[in-house]
Amino acid sequence: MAPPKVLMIAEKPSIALSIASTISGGQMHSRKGTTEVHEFEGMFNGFPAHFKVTSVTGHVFSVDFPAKYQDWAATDPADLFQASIHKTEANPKAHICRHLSQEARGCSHLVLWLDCDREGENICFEVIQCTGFQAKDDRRKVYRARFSSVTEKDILKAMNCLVEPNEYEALAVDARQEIDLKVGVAFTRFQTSYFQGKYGNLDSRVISYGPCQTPTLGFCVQRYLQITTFKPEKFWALRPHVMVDGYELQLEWERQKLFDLDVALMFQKLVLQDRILEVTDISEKQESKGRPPGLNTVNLLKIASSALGFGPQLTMQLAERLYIQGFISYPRTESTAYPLSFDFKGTLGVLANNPMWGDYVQGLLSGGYHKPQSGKDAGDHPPITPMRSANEDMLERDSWRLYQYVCQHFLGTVSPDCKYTRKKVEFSIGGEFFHCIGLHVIVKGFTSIMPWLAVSEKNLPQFAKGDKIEVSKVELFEGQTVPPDYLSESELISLMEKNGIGTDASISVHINNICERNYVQVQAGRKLVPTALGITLIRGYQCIDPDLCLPDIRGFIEQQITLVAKGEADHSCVVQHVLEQFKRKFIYFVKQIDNMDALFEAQFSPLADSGRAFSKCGKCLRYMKYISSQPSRLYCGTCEEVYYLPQKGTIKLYKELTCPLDNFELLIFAMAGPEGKSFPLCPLCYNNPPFEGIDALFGASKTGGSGMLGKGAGMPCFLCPHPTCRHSLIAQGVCACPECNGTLVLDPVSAPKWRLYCNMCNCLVLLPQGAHRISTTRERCPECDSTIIEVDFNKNTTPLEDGATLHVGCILCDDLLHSLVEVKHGKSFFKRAGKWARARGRGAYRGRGRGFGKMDPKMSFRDF
DNA sequence: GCAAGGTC
Repeated sequence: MAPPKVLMIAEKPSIALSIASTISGGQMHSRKGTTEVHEFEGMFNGFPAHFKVTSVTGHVFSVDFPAKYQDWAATDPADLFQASIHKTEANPKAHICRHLSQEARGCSHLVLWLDCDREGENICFEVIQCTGFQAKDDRRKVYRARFSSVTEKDILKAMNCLVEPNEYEALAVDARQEIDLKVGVAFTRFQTSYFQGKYGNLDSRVISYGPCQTPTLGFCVQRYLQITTFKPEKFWALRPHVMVDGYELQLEWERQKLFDLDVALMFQKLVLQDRILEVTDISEKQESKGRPPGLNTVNLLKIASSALGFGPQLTMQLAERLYIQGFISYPRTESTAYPLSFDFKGTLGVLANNPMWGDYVQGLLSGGYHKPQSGKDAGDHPPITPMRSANEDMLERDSWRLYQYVCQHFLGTVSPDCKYTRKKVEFSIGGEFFHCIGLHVIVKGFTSIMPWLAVSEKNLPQFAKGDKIEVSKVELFEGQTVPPDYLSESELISLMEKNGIGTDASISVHINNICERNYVQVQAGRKLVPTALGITLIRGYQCIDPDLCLPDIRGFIEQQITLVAKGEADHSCVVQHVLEQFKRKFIYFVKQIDNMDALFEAQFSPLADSGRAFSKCGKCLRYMKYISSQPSRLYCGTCEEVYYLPQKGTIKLYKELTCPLDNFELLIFAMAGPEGKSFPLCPLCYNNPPFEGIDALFGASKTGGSGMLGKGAGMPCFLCPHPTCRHSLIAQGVCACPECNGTLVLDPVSAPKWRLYCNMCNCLVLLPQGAHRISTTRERCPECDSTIIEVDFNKNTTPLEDGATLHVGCILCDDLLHSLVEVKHGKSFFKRAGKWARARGRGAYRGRGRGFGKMDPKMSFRDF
């Protein structure tokens, strides 16, 4: 009988590999799959077994609302709190679920090696669901491996005491997901719709709210408000100077500073009257500056931002790459404590021959390296350390700088502490006390590898107790208190960590979010300066319901779901309770939105006052205004109508042409990029397609259940089946796209680089270049039914005989034209002529059955 | 177009 099969699943491929190598002792076969699968024979529960180890890539599923709630216009955000939710595959293209189900076939044991935190516990149950195992089934058993690090010792220990997955912890994550989704989406949709419909110069596509991102923004705005409300105060400080051994030394006052000039002047007078300083005491003590604990993600992000000038997003990208390339260990960890079994000697050995630190490492290896500080053990991954030696030439500049820091930090953790003496000399004069401090480094320790942390030497002249010295001058320093600076990114990361906002893996995402949403801007020195929008939002929450932007809001959610994780409260009761509270807050927020709106009114301009007169409305024949801030749109002040435009491109008037259906002036939209297609559109038709049966609108990734248009999606003229308009698909369509079901249409403003583009995909066909004019005719090719085009060649470059310039023909069947066209994008256009021919029969829209449907399958680019 | 959490 074949041995039983054991399937083991890790959270990511690298851990699957470590586990498989450890348990198999390196004797395994690995094969590619959605994620790699490692197979080997071994012993399981005392019996021989066949092992398969593979992994997921984080969460398999994520939660969302069903289709009927996807339509913003048709859903009242308040209803989202009671809406059903469903889990969908987090990354449908990866087919992780299918992979797991396939690998599980024929396996009688499932061992879950997901990371040992709540999220990992939740993924356990996602995996169980995909594999078809049951959490409690005696014949096909499910086990949970609990490991505190990915080391041989811990893996083997976990393997020997397998437990059950913890459903409470998994349910706590389910609860968080549902609460975050419902609260975030409800507030986001409401405030986006409310403010975007009202103000023209709001430069944000979406005005989002979230229990992590909003408090994050709150920190930045709080600092901003401290700065703007700061009232500087003058202060004065006495600074006596003495000349000793030819050096001038400035002394510090015990009172530091005074905010009353008269009192300060009085003290100055007393000191000046005395003139003689007496040394009252000299003390010296040894102090030390401790070596750092191991490097975790948050500290890496902070240092990278403050010392290297890298944003968290960039830092994580660089770290991820260094990790994939094997230069550093896994970069997402909370732990600053090294596991007991950590191989310091091995890691030092990695750097022993490094040209940059080799000598230092040799010193540590021979002189005895130090055991690092204890630090925090979060039970996830060891601190970030170098794994492979690199030099400057092997890495890109930024990667190298980050790698360099990881190495220096690691070496710092196993170096001696820095030791120095602090000498304090105290003086009295006129009844006032002053002092000076000297510093002398005895052991540089870790600061020699992390020189920016070095203690700077401060030498003092020789003094003896009882010395009497004449003051050379008594300065009355006048200063002013200054406001704090804008919040630095590094400070923000500390605040987030302290308040439990986000996790090591998501902190960078939240910071990036508030930048992308245009709530804050990163300025020189990575200072975060809130924008008018960011400030107005936070001030709005502060006056309606300050809880909404305080960090405690995350704490509240965390505390509630922790009850679920501990099994002290029922999952659905907690979710219901928390959602009820938030719904109450939501209803109140909606009711009080006028208060926030008053702040917006002071800051932004109403739609009617925004934008510039642009093109004529077909209904009232007055000019509509173009609002360029995202989402770009036209606003007719008379009709009070908004017409969304395609996004991410430029818009111009199209001569003074109008739409024959509704008299709106036509516009030309050019997509961004040198090869972006340009096309005409009518603002009204674009937003309200006049014809049925157009199933794929331009720019519509998701149109939602009700078929309502998303902002910016619609019907340009190249999708319009109008039978006689010069700009419609019928008039401008030339032939079927070789790549998809679409139709190639003439780009009307592409002169002199004339071209056709597909109205569905990004296929591009270059027409004879440099022609004066190329236009479609009403004629069809008798052979292939393509639209006959008319080309007016330039008289200097015409390929026609006798200098003739006008040529009429089919781009597929006319030899001359055919030789002058070229496919720019898409797969081979010519060799797959059969596909071209087939595609022509299935145009997205076939005008009146005229041509696009009846096609001789033999017709093709014959001569190619 | 929306949250936050994994990871790629």
